[in-house]
Amino acid sequence: MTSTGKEQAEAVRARVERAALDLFTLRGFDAVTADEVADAAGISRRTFFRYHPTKADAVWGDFARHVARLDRLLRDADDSAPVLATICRAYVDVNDYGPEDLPVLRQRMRLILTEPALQAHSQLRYAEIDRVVAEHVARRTGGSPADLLPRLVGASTRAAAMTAFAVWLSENGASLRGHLHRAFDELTQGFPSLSR
Amino acid sequence: MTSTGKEQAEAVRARVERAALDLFTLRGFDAVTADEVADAAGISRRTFFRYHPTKADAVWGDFARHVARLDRLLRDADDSAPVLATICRAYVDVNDYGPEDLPVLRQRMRLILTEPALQAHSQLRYAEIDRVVAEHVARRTGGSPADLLPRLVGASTRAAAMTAFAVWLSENGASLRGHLHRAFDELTQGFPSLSR
DNA sequence: GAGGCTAGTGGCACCCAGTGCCACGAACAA
DNA sequence: TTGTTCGTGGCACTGGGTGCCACTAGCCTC
Repeated sequence: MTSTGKEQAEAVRARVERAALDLFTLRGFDAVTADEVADAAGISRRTFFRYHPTKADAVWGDFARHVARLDRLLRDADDSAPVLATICRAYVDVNDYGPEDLPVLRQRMRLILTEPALQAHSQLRYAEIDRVVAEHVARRTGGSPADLLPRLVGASTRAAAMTAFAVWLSENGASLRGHLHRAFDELTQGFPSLSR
Repeated sequence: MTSTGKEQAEAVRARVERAALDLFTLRGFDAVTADEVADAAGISRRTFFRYHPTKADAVWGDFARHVARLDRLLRDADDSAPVLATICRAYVDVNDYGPEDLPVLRQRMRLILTEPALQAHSQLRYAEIDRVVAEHVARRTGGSPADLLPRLVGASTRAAAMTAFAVWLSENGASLRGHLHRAFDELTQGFPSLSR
């Protein structure tokens, strides 16, 4: 046998995501219809929407697994380190891509950060991240994830991470880790560069 | 004459927004069609989309003016105060509603923060705020709005403000200003409550 | 090997958001 | 009175997303 059903499905999923990324990059997210992505991936429009509940989701890939990894990293982290250092480290680890994956990552993030429809959709993803981080903070501080502090840390660290991504995208030089650390350092130290 | 065209248009706009807020609150954003909002406001579906480019926009009201006010406040602010204090004050001033406006504000923010479609749409609005704040930071620090620091300050202060809103919504007690100040204090001082 | 069960797929029809086009009517100007 | 302009509504169309059903490939059981 050359392929089981599961392997088949994974191959199809990969084809869909590549087709989506390439077509959206080439012609813009809104100008490409779901039909065209499906055709390019060799499946029907109906099946396309079975793989991805939304056109936008085709860009994000297996994002749920990234969130799960972030969650795992935070749960397994050493509690002796400062909370923000733990979160920073988790963000860096989750986004530790090999050089061969960087082009796809750039392509994906460029779309997410520049296409309005994807920018909007991203908020729903960010909310999942924020929740995971807020829960970690609540565990560490003994409060509720619904309190101000956990929520604030979740939202602002995510803002820092996304800012690092955006700057990494626009500059063709420094590493993503470097930007992440710079952003988290500013946040952790109360923005010393603002020269208060 | 009882009303000029402009006054007429403002009255229609107000009716549309009230109808939208009430229907969305009552039955959920997705379950209400644009036709129904239009009918409730006494206009046609086609005209509804002339007043608001998107169903989601009907919830936001005159948001552009809020952004413009924030921009004005930041431009007119005293440069001797710390940057973050200036931004905090601007946020507080922009959101300084009278007691009679609080119910509508709650209704609006509850929708925006809980309905997924509106949550997604909100990112596009946040981007405008982030830009204005980042430009202010760039002016104060002499850098470019595209640099890491201005972007980071824009994104994280907005995160702080929205977190304050969310907590204010879920708790029926403290004032919005109070939550805003608590959030900005944490952010400004490097999250002292995390007891590093 | 025949018959049944299951899961993935595609086609079809439908709902709804959003848009371009045009026709109509009211207000206003000449 | 005759244009002209502008706001409105109707109509048709595109495209995202969904429910339903039929088909088929595998696979299990006898």
